[in-house]
Order: sequence, then C-alpha cells, then structure tokens
Amino acid sequence: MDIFTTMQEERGRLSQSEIRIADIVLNDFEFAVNASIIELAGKADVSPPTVTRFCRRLGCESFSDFKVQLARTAYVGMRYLKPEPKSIAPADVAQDIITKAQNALFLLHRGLDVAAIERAANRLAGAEMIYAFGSGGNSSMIATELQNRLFRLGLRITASSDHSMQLMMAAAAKPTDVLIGSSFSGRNAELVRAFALAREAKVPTIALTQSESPVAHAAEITLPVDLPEGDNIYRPTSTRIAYLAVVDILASLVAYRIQPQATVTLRRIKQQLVTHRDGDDRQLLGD
Amino acid sequence: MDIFTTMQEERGRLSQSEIRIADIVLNDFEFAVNASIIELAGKADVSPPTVTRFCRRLGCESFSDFKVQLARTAYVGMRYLKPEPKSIAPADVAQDIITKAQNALFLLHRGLDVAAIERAANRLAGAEMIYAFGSGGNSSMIATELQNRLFRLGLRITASSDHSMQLMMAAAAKPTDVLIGSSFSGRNAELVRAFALAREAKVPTIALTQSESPVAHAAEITLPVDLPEGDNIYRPTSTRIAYLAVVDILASLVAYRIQPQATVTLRRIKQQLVTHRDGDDRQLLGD
DNA sequence: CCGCCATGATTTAAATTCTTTTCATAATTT
DNA sequence: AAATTATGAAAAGAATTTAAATCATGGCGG
Repeated sequence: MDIFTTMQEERGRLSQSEIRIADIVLNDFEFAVNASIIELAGKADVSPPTVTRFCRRLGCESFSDFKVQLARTAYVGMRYLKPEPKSIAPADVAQDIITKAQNALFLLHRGLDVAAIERAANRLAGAEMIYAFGSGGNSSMIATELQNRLFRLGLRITASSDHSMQLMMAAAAKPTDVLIGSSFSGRNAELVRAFALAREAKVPTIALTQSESPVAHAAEITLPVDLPEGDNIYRPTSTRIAYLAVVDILASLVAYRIQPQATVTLRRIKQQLVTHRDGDDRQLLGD
Repeated sequence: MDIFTTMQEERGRLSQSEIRIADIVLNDFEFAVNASIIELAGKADVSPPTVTRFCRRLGCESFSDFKVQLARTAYVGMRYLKPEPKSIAPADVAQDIITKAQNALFLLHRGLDVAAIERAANRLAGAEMIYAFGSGGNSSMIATELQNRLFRLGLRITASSDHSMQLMMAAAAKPTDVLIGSSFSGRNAELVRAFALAREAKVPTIALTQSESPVAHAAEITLPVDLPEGDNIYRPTSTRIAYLAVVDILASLVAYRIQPQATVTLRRIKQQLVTHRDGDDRQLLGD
C-alpha cells in the first residue's frame, strides 16, 4: 500500500507529536520530500528521534526510506491539481492532461473494490447472455468497449445506448443472463429503471458508476469509480480513462476465469497475429 | 524535465566511471533508490565522491536530492514491466493494468511531439469539414471520440470506420477540409490509400500512429504514439489510453484556438449543467 | 482523594553511519 | 611536457540512529 493511505489510516493510532509530523507531511510534502530529518523535526516541534520512530511506525526502514516512499507516491496521487493548465501553451496543456489521467488511474486504484470486481467477473464469465448498457458519449463508449472485449472471449453480448431498447432488453432478460450498465454521473434515470426491471426478473445486475448514487443503489453489484468532482466536471476524459481501466480489469479477469490456461494460449495466438500483421489477420488484433 | 531523460541525454558527455553509475541506476533503480552512496559507489566500482559529482552534473543538489528525483519518476516510467501480472489474483491483475496504463501515459508524454500537435490543432481549428477515420475496435473508437469531442466545439466533423466510405470521402474532400486518421499498427493499407487520395487533392492530412510506419509516411502531419511493443501486443488498452490522451490534448488545444476566452466560458457553462444535472440537460454533459 | 508506581512518550546525548569537501595522484589531452 | 580533467584517499562535517534518561500520564492501592 502507498504511504499516504497508511498515514491516513494510522492517524488515529498516532501520538500527539506524530500527528503533528503527519499533518506537516500531508500538507506540504514538497517540503517534506526535500527536508532533512532535523528540518522536519524543527517544523513539527519534535526531536529527530521522534521522526524516526514515526517513520518506523509507518512501516519504513528509516527516515530516508520514508522519503523515498513519499517521493514515489507524490509523483501522482496527492499532487495538487489545478482545475486548469498553467497556460494554454501546448506543452502545458499536454502536461496537464497527462497528469490528470495518471492521477485518475491512481485514485481509481486506491478506491477499487477488488472483491466486487471479482464477483462481477464471475457473474459475467458464467452468463448465457450479457447486456451492456450506457448512454451519452462516455458511457456508451464503455458499453461498446465491454462488447468489444467480451465477445472475443466467446461470450454472447450486445451493447445498447438506446434507452427504449435498454428497457425492452431488460424486460426480456433471463436469470441466467447478466445486465451490466455504466453511468458516469450515477443519475441516469432510465438505466435505474432498466436495472429495476431486471432485478424483478432476478437477472443479475452490475453497475459501473459513482458509489452511493441512484444507479449504484439500483444494481446488485456496484463497481464504484469515485473520482474528485473536479475531474468529472471540467474534463470527462480522465474519468473515462478510469472507467476503461475498470473494463480492462474486468475483461482480463473474465478471460482468466473462462480459460485457466489462457495466459499461454493467448500469447501464442497473438504472437501469430503479430507475425502475420501484414496479412489479413490484422482486424482480429484490432487496429 | 525528469531525471531519466536528463541521464540519457547527458550520457554522451559523461566520463567512464559516470557512465557505469548511470547504467547501474538505469538498469536497477529499485536498488539505486534504496542504496546508500557507498553501496552504489561500490557496485559501480567508483568512489563515493564520484557519485556525488555525478549527481551534481545531472543538476541535483546532492546525492539524496538525486534519490528523491529518482523515486519521483520511478513510480511510473522506467519501471520494469512484466508482460503478465504477478498472479491472476484480482488485486494483481488490477495493479498490473493500472501500472501499465500509467506507464503508457508517461511514455507518451516523453515522446510527444508538441509542435506537431500544435500544427494539427491549428489545422483542425481552421477546417471547414473534418473527416475522422479509423478501423478495428481500437482506432474506430478514436475516430468516434474525435467526432465526440470536436462537434461540441461547433466544428463540422464525421467519423467513419468503413474502408469504402473512407475512400469515397477522401476523394470528395476539399483543400479547405482536413482528414485525420488513426492506426495503432501503422499498417492499415486502406487508410494509407485514403491519405494518398487526399494529398493528391491537396487536402491536409493528420495521422495518429506509430512513427516511421506506412501510415505515418502517408500523412502530412504525424502525431507519433510510440510505445514499447509489449504494451501493444498483449493488451491494447494501455495503448488506447495513450491515444485517447492525444485526442484529449488535441481537442483541448482546438478549443483554446477557437475561443480564446474559452476557459471562463466553458467553466460557467459546465457549472450550469452540473447544477441542473437532474434535469434534461444531462446528455450534454455526456454521461 | 492522594500519592506512588508503571507505562509509554519524548528528549538529550553519544555513537555511528553516511555524505561531502579537500587535496593529492593518475590519466588524458593538447 | 604542460595543462587539464578525472579519480580516489582521507578527513571533516552532517545527518541519522541507538541508547539511556527524563518527563508526563493514568491506574491502583492506601
């Protein structure tokens, strides 16, 4: 686990002085990362050994180890993210977008409910038919992506971004099928209705959405993607990258479920495709 | 700039001993990040002062500063990536996918041709009509995404994943239009043909693809996305995330070109949409 | 309710380890 | 061969850690 999470989790169990140290580090790690143990101790009004003990308690070998851990995580993650790039110069815009995307992935990983993903993967792997729903530019892309990834594994799946179709399909689904839906906002009322219909008919339902949202409550299994609002509002792409990563994880897990020896087999198949890349097999790889 | 790039750029100007140090750091920074100056010096068969001098030459204050810089960048970036996850346990698969995605973004940023992106953005901003082409699950998604992002800015754009349509559209395009195409492999022969047709008619062409590939050579402006093969073959998603980031950068730059005061305006518009999220405006945000 | 003891937190001081500077020597270039 | 550069040894100087001592806090018996 990363040092920031540890620090926040342990905070309750720390002593007065240690809490002071933790707060300084959390508030200003640009300082913390560059400071010596004496400087840090001075700023926290404690003695150097207290700082060392603090580091040990957090599972680090030593103070310098702590700094390395800190620097490692600070690259992305807790970095302060401005809502807008520094300037509209191409280099700044690029940096801004890349950093935000990396950050979204970092935060996603942090809040990932691995157990839920596993349950979802098991459901998908055993489904007779899968319905993937999502609307609006973003979620419809996720639905398409699910179809794109899962049909290759030999699963039966259809994606739809059409609300009316979604409702009809949900009504037609059977308990041996699975309905999986995506909503970035978590407030897609039609998707909620489709989930409700499906659950009445005992069809397993999976939602990719914000936790504690209407869509999340409507589904049986929720795969929560909770990113700070800033990311959502001003630039949907970094959020979408997080969703894509979830789909990727899900699809990979399903692949492993379906064919236990998939690792070797898949590699051989793909190696073949690459060798013949100039031939007609190209599409299978997916350009 | 990050310390790895600096190290590679400076490599030619370094002395024998310093090159040995650099190579050890580049090959095994898990070691380098945790080692003391004495350990590192020992492994490189040099004296500690040489290591200090090496760090200074790379623009660091001191050895510890060097280690911090290193840890900062090593979180993603040069990290050694196994082609397969450690195990097929959900947590390992998730970690593997997230790390690879972050890595792809890091490498993309590294190799990004900002000037080319800027030229492309200028072309797109001034186009009377834009044709976005891409085939196969991945590139067709990129084309759709381009349409999704650019139509919101008031640009006229159509996306197509149909080879025949692409050829006809390329033939019909005018010099005031722009053709933009994506190919992950860089070997999409039909796309090359479309580019050739367009260039005959003096239509500006932009390619999102591997540099030095047939598609790259066929276009006037190439936005290179060069990721190590491993990423491409076994899991297309991390590569796609890199492509999506390029689209995002491109679209943002175009937005700034079209409306200089876009920053403030866009924010206001979106704030409005968020306030009314429960109403019917939802689709505009793109769920 | 008070005071003593025990526990744990914290600091001071000492020792150790690590890093850097200085200076001398070797290698290389001009 | 002289000058320049690179390197290492030794020493000086920091920084870090360990160990011992002090302080505070809370519990428990009188």
